[in-house]
Amino acid sequence: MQDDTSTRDRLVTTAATLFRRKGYHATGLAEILAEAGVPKGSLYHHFPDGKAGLALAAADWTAGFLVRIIDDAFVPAPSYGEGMTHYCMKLAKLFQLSEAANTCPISALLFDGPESDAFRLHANAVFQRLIDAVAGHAQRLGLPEAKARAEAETLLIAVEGAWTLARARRDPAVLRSLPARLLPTG
Amino acid sequence: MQDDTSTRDRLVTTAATLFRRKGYHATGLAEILAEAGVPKGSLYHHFPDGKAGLALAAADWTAGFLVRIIDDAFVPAPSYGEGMTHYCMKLAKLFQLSEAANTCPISALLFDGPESDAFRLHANAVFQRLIDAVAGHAQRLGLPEAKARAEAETLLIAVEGAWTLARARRDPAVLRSLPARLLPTG
Amino acid sequence: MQDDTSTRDRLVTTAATLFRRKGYHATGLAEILAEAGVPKGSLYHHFPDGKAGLALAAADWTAGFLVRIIDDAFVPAPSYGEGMTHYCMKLAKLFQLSEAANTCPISALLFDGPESDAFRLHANAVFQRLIDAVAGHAQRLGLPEAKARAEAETLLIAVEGAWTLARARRDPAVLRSLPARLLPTG
Amino acid sequence: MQDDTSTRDRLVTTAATLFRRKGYHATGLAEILAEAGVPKGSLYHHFPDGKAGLALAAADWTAGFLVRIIDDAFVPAPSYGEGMTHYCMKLAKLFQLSEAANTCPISALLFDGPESDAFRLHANAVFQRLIDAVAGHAQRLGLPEAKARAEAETLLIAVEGAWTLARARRDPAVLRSLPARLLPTG
DNA sequence: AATGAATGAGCTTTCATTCAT
DNA sequence: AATGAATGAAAGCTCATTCAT
Repeated sequence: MQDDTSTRDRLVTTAATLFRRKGYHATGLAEILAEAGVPKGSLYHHFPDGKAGLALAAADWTAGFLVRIIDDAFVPAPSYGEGMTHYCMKLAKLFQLSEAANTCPISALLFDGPESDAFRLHANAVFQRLIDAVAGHAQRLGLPEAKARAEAETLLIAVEGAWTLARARRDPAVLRSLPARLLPTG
Repeated sequence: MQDDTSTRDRLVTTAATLFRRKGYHATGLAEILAEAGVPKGSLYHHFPDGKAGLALAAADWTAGFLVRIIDDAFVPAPSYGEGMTHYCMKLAKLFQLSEAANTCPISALLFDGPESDAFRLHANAVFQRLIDAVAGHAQRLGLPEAKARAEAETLLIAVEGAWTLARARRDPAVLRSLPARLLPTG
Repeated sequence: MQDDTSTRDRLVTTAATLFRRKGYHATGLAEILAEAGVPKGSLYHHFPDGKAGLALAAADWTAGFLVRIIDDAFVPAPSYGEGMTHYCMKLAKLFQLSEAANTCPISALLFDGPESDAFRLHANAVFQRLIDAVAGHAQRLGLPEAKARAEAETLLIAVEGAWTLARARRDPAVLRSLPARLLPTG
Repeated sequence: MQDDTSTRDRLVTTAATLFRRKGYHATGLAEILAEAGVPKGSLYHHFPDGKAGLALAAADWTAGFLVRIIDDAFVPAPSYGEGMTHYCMKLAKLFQLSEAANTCPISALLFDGPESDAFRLHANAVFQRLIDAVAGHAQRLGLPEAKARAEAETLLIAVEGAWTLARARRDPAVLRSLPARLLPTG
């Protein structure tokens, strides 16, 4: 039981890491299996849909991981601006921790995947989950609902773009620069 | 002569289109060759480095294409804000024109590619080229140099992120919404 | 089980035969697979290193085959000279049996192979195995150790060279002529 | 004129070198052309039969080269034994000079080639040319004709075999050891 | 639930050669 | 005589998946 869980979990987290690092197509099933220490034939017991199913699960796992980061950043913050700043700093640290090639965990997982609507819809749902998480905190911290939703969307857009540029530059400074770009100064 | 140019050019533009639509790894050489009407063996004459070399050339071609869009948007504009707005509208149209799966032309080409420094550096150079193009117009339109560079960088970040979200939603509205998000609305 | 063995074994013996007949590079994987009745994808299960790994295994198999011939020739022989004579006659028969192009099984396998040290070292080891086998019999049949080793080495050299000339002439007589050339004819 | 000759010659010597080092199939035409500094389309003007014709020419060139070595070794020698010894020493030096992978120049060229009778017959002719060269010197130095031919053949066999073992060991000592193996000592 | 062998379509690339200029 | 582009067959290999145990 615990072993099963462990096998499935190892598969998901390993897949999430590798997909993020190299993209969906560039990551071979054999590589995931080897790194996770799972024998070849086992994958299809846990993920009957194979690679695609594993990718979807990995995306969900990553989404949960990111929501936790959002919560950790916003819960102790006295204002939306400070929460957002914490969030960007945390992402910069996360970026720095990971190895070289580094994409936004979600878009790497889902956009390089098969050209199926299932993948696109899943990506959309995950993005919305992140937006909703931020919007919730924004509202709690005093922003009116419409403004909260707009700010959360803007933040997601900015983070996605910054992650891309940070990757090209191999420099997390781009992520750290976001608050200055987004917050009205003075 | 013209035929030579034509063969190489057909290869580059076809590759640029397909890479943008499906990503580097998901696009087979056979597919590019077939669509371009170029026989299999000919590719390595024009691109001795094979797929990777073709991708780099396609990225350059796309960069030129985008710089032209930037120029078209900013040249007739009376202010940075209006230039930027034109630019986003043009990108939204471009997004709508392309078929289903749709990435920022540059990041699709370069981030899903081989995990090589050559690719990352190339992506960085292309991004910088786009930033410089926008910054030049910004300065010409009255922004001080530092501000112009900062705004150009912010715009690139925003466009990259918006493209990502637009793709997930299959909705170019995200690109059209950028000016409202970025411009201070007194 | 037996099937597994059978698949791998069929692969090895087929490869050994074809490599010997046409050389490493002139023998295509597709040809080996077709002749062995093994589907394309299966090879890399048994030989993760692909063609090179298969060639090394085929060399080992051939070495065992040759050692057996050496033993069969020397065991019943009353003297080194007669053992050697039997050995050359057996090789001549083997030569005659095989089809047209015909190399020393070992050198064909290993010298036309990749220019890697692994291959050269493997060839060296196989040659030494054959030399040792002959030297063992020589000593058993009364030759002092140093002399036994020298004779075994000379025999290997002679056999390799004779095989080459026999191939050019398409005539096993060269192999049969070896004893007369090597034995002191009072 | 001189340029043509030079082009053809460069092609032949380059091919001879590369074929000897890596074998017929492992040596690409592109590699030969590049190393010789000859443009792609030019080969078929000098060698209408392409790679095969070039290989045959390279074999002839090599044969002449070896005959010259034989003559240099035997002409000043007072006896067959000393001539042969000089010859082996010269070959050992030649072996040492060449780079790593190293086959008997003739067999490398012709046995790894296409499985055609033309190639086999050519190899046979070249071998005979070498045998005849040695036999001529042997007769001149006092051996009766039959004995001279037999000794020359034995020498060719021994040299071919020794070259093979020397290559596996990456050690020219095997070639230097030939006289002691072949000459009746005391 | 777990496994390692099997599978063949597909991959990128290299090959020797031919052709138009 | 000389050239660089064109050519497609074939190369070795990896892929995600299925199957028998």
